Amino acid sequence: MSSSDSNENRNQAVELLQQLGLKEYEAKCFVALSRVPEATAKEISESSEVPRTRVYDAVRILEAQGLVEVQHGNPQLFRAVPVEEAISTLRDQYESRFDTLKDAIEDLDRPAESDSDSVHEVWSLSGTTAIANRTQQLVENTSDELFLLVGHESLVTDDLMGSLSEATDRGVSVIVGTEDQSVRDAIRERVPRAEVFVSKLDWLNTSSDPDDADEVRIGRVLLGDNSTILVSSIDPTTSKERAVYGRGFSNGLVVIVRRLMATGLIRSDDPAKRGGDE
Amino acid sequence: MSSSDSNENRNQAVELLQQLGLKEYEAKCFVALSRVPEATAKEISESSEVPRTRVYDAVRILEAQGLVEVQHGNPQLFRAVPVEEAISTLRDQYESRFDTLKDAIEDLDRPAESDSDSVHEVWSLSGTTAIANRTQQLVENTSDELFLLVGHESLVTDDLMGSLSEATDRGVSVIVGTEDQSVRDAIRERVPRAEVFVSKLDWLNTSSDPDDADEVRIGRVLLGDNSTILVSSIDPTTSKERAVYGRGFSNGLVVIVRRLMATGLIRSDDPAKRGGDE
DNA sequence: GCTTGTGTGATTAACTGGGTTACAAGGATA
DNA sequence: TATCCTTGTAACCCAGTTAATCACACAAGC
Repeated sequence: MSSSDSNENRNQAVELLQQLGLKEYEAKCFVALSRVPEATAKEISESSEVPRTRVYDAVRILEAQGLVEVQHGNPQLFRAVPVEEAISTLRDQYESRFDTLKDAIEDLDRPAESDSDSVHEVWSLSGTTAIANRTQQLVENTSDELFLLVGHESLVTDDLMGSLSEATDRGVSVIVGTEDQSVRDAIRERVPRAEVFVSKLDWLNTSSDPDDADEVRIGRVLLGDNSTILVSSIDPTTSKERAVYGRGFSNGLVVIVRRLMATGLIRSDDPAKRGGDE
Repeated sequence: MSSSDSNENRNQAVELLQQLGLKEYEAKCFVALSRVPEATAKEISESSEVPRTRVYDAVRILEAQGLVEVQHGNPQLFRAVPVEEAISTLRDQYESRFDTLKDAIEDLDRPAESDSDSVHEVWSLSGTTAIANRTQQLVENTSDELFLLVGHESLVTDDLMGSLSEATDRGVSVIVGTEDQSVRDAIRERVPRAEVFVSKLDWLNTSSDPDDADEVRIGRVLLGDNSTILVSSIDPTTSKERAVYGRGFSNGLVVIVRRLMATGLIRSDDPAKRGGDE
């Protein structure tokens, strides 16, 4: 069929619109309208699988949200607002929500950050964006020495390199290891004062349990000021990223990684796979 | 009670989070967690009105979204991600949705904008943000002459003045009328090359039908290049803004407004209140 | 009159999400 | 060891929402 690849986009658009708060019918109607200059309820129904009698409700809501225009008459004509306008209308809505939400949460009784060294606390969090944000945060809070190991190129975002660069600017000694040649080059260019080296990471993946050994791949390892650690892995089936995170000089996880580094295990290229221990 | 004003914020935060796609339980749990450094399921339940047995589900989802961290153990400890991180995680999600949505819609079969003068077509749309966006759009597309009448100060946003300023920069003669002194001053400063005058707008409200005469108040009137018109009104009960919009030199609505302006009805300050004044 | 197409409203079915209960596992205490 | 309490998982029910269908009023054209 002619619109075969367009079909892909249609479904994607419908789904995204639903995630943005529209109902199924509303989303379908809007997408249908976005494909033609204008249409009647009947036409919308035919090209959108939405029952005709329900097109009116859906479109009315869309109109109230500022996503379609109506020409009253018989029959009524409907028209989708241009993409840029639609997006920017939606974006405005959400931006204002973000702003007031931030204020509202900040005005709550404060967490008062239990700051002490948090001896053996290890926290876990998931989701690449969340982990990326936390990484960012940690880099920004490093004052002295930063060690970073990245297992996959896609995790080295522009923002991250920006923060790394800022870190070196304020005198932090930044050391980055990765397997990927292009990433190393990119970092050398964006963060010239960082020390970059090659790392294979295999030793991490095949260390403890041979069964699910190559099931998960390492995402990132970050050690800041010898006292804050973040290690993330990526589940290859779901490609979901999960991370553990600990802080405090005497934190168990921190101690282990510091030890590993001190013995040169991490930085050396082929670290003799120090066998069944862990 | 001590947290009386904090209560306000709590509810607001919960509502906003729900609007951002979280379920009630999830929102409440997150807010509860945001008020303390960390908490167990039991504690969350007590301070959030969420049944304890359901805290786990909610928190698990929050964790998957990167909004809370978990410390595994017995009992499990939960902790909300810092505000900045949370907001920025959410914002990232939505931004990426907006982007892909835009692409998806743009890749659909195009509207092909029925461009001709569209003789008597009049379209209506609603919602202040949508109308503001459309206004913006129209100002940007004006090449020659722009006439703008605003009935309420809040409608003159910073963005709008920016576009007006750009318009004058590219040689468009901009004429703005409003009743509000401060708005006139603001515009004179931000858009020095615009012509600003006083307008009462009463004549519009009380013109045709004496019954619902003072029911609605005029929002804005915009005439671009003598061929594009937008008129909006604000329902005082719902304070919802609705607009009609027409284009084409010979469009009925356009012709009327042009005529009105030619006879000086709009620009004169005290226009002899044609009809049953009030 | 009849027919066709448009718009409104009511009605039913399916689903989602809130609220509750049951219960297994693991410590702590006696 | 037996018992009690807490924690965590899972299943369930109920209600409100939303998808889907149906009935009908109205207007225009034949």
